[in-house]
Amino acid sequence: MATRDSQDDASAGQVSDAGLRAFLGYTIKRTDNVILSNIAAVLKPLDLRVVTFSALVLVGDNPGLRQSQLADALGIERPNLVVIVDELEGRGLIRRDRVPTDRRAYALTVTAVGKSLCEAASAAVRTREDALLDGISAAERKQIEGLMRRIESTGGRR
Amino acid sequence: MATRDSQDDASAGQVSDAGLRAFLGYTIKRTDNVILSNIAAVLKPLDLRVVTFSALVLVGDNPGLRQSQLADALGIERPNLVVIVDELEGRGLIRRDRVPTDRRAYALTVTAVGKSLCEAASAAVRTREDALLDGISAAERKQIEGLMRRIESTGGRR
DNA sequence: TATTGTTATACTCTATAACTATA
DNA sequence: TATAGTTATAGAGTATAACAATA
Repeated sequence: MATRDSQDDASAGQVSDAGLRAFLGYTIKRTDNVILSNIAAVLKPLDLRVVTFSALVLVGDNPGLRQSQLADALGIERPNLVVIVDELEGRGLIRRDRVPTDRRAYALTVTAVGKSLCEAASAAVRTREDALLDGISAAERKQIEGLMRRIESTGGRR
Repeated sequence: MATRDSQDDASAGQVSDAGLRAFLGYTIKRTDNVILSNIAAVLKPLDLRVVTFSALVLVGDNPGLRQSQLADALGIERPNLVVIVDELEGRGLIRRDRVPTDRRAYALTVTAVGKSLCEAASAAVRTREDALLDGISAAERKQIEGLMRRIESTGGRR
């Protein structure tokens, strides 16, 4: 006999998520939440959010990128990107330059200030990720990446 | 010499996300998005969202669960859970019963209708996940789960 | 005094239609 | 006619404060 009255309920004690753990998506989502909130916490002191940081990295890696391409890469709608680019430009982190061959479009580039902030942010994120991955070998990490990318490509269009 | 004028930009051609791929969180987030949108698509015909499905599974596994415990398990705030429970109760999928020993609280349970819908939904989600994991062995899947849970527990409180 | 569920509300994110200026 | 960026706006999702009933 248990000490507490053995009702078959969860009114006291731990809540079981065993049923949800049967779905891999649940475990992946929980892990994703943990990683994202950690990254967000690391970026906050630099006045960056996950989106603005991602935008900075993408523009840095793709100089001359247009806003519609950036929106597409970030997986957000064009209208919603405008305020993000406004913010980054207003802080002097990126530049909007008119494209001579197509005066409708803007070519986005990272400024020197933006580049150094991006590098500092990247280092901070890398450090935090390494801490989260403590005890996980480089080989295991490679394996996660490979498996994730296989699932992603199987899932097709989203 | 390339055929197109070789500007060092991305105004034409593919956008590189190599810089973001350096962060494991990016790859995991993309995979998570794919899985979640696939699950959402599978649940839609059953008039379930990911939250309502998760709530159904949790209440089913923890009969007598209270709303505050459910909100906690789902990672949402108590006020936001109210409309979810309203919806599930309104559709006759769960029941709210007063707890005799604490008349402030409700004991949540899944009805017979809710149980059969939950089982159908679970089967559909499982089938879709299996399709996404096509080509990934049971051992690899176990490995993903183990590694994810290690990362999750290292990340601590969120 | 503290807690359960609730209401009201605000803030962020996301999604769509429609405008402008160019092409 | 179509496209790039923009504006306005509406809808989710999420967060906090405060209330009534109960402990």
